[in-house]
Amino acid sequence: MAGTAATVTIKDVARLAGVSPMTVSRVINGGTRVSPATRRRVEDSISELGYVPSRLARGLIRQKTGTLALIVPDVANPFFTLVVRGAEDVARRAGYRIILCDTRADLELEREVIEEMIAHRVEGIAIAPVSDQSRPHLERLRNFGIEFVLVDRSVQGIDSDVVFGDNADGARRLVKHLLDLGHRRIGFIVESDDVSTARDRHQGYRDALHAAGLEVDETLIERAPADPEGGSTAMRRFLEHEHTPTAVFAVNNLVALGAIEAVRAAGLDVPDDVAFVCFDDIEHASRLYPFLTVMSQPAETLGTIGTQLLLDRIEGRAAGPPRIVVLPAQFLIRRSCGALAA
Amino acid sequence: MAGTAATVTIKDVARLAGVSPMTVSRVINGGTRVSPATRRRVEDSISELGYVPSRLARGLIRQKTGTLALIVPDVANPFFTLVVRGAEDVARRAGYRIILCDTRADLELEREVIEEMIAHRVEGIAIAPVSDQSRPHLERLRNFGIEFVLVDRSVQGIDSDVVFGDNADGARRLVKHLLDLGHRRIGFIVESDDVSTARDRHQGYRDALHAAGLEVDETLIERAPADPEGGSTAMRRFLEHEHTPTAVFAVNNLVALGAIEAVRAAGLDVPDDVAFVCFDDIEHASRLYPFLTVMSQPAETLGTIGTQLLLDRIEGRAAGPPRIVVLPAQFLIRRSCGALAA
DNA sequence: TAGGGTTGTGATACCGATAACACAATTCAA
DNA sequence: TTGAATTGTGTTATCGGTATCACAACCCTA
Repeated sequence: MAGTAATVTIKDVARLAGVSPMTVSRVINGGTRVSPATRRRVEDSISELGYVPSRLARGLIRQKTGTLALIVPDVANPFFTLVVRGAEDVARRAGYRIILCDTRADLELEREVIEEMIAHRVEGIAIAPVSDQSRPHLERLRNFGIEFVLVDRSVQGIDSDVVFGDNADGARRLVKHLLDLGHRRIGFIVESDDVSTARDRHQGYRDALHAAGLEVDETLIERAPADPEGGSTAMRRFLEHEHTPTAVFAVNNLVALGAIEAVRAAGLDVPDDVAFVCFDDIEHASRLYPFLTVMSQPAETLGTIGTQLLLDRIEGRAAGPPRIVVLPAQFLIRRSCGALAA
Repeated sequence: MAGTAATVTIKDVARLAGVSPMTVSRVINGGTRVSPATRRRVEDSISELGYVPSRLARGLIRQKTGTLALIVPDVANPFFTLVVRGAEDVARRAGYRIILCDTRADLELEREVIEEMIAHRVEGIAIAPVSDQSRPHLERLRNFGIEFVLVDRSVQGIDSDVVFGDNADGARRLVKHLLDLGHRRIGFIVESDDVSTARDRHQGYRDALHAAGLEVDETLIERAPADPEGGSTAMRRFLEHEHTPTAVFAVNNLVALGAIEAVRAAGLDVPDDVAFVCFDDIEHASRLYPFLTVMSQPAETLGTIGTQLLLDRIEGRAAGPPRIVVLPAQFLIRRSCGALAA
């Protein structure tokens, strides 16, 4: 445990123990035949020098780095935060480390971090892709022979393991709920259709209206970035509408937050003037103030299952066709939709 | 861009371009003299093969991996989530990748992940340590010559770069605020004193009471894990007290959430029956429902500054004595303390 | 007791890149 | 025009480990 300047290598251990580096390697990796006496001498030398084998060197010959990448559009989004936690946990238990990358929902940044992860020779990548336009990035991974699994979002034209929530069905249920409460002008704030979750929720929205025998009014669909500012901006446009919607389905919780702020800023009330439903719960906020009616997705489970699918591929437990896992969401009715008394 | 099974190496590129691997290396790394014609031929070969140099191999000879570690007690804690985002951003801009580790506030797990990071030969570690008992882990890093910076929490006996919030002062202000509102029985829910933030806030609590000429009533200090369950449990104990506190200072927001739940579960009201203040805002929750009176720390800035301090050391821009950065907190008065009308 | 098998260990090559040196070809100054 | 400096490129060794083969010492069986 002496404080050494230069890093201790396998040779230093070998020298101290009076054996060859190969023997030290055998002790480290266990299994192979080493005499008990030698083994103890080597182990003593290892702890005396505080030796830790380099994963770089080992990774180089074994062609395995023990590292995965997790790529998400926004680590601070409470939904992805849970995905991260789930992924980190499963990876660690399986003896892998996770390199975390935040693309800020930026395609170019996504391209860059994927190149970085290739350079790092990660063994696999769990990714919540920016959009369908992420396709070339994923094809690059495929060319490189790096396993990946899509988490939360699929990508058109990419056939791979994927785990996501049942977005279309969830959206249908949310909108049906609003319809059942008597709403007929239901606004929808959503990002671009080239994000699969947005596309599927959009489809669910239309399906629910059609099932109720209603036409879809395209002026009630606002496109905006999936963050509070986007929600706020979109809601303000709704409020300028001649027929303001009486209820709004926000594509996710952050959009809903921004939109609700805009409603309140206009001196109106939620849910009395405008009712709200959205996807994804906000873990801590709901604890303090269970207000938002949400379709709660099992975010942490998306992370754990995604990582498991990935590890199955990497470790050869799963060959063959892609596996698609769809997780049901949980419908939490609270005050924002107006179904409950205040 | 052909889809190759085995990974493309520098030799493949060299062969295709009709040069030696060394020349390819020179092209990749720029700077050194290579004839324009050769350079183009090599560049063409690189893109034709889709070659990406291995950071493993490069890291091995250069003794630099381009990787940092970020170790936090809980990634899903909204405070640390922001720290993560700040750190990730600074690291990426500086050309480094971040390996994220979650210790779940478990010392043994912390020891393990630190060993892992040593094995990975990360160039530096930004860590929010579990407690003062993390000291041996940090000494191990020091022996190994791996730079580290403490984020959010200091560790007794460890002299290193560190960035944290002004906990004692923040606590004083919070408690003084409650005192000014007329409260005299102010409960304090806090984790163990061997976490520096807890210790400092504890000190601030005592200071504020003394400054007001009050004795500290030890029965008003409850020790509990710093999470909602801990807060809830501690609050229930307070409620069984013969003299229930009229106000509570919770060591952080998660503790406050749990405690408030317990108050409400007992059929009491916040702030009318029990007023609340705590450290750390909850970004999204406060947007929807600005209820908690908090001492808001600049969490993302802790992440960015911490990472900058670390990079300064790694890249030799800072030698000499440890730098200690203390960031002021922002006092946000909202409803939970009872100072504002409902 | 000779031949084949086992056991414990070392020697050598190599993973994929680069540092350091070598050297032929070219350019330049005197 | 000739020796010195420069330029462009290759060779070799090396980073820190491990796969592979080699081999001496010992064991056993017939």
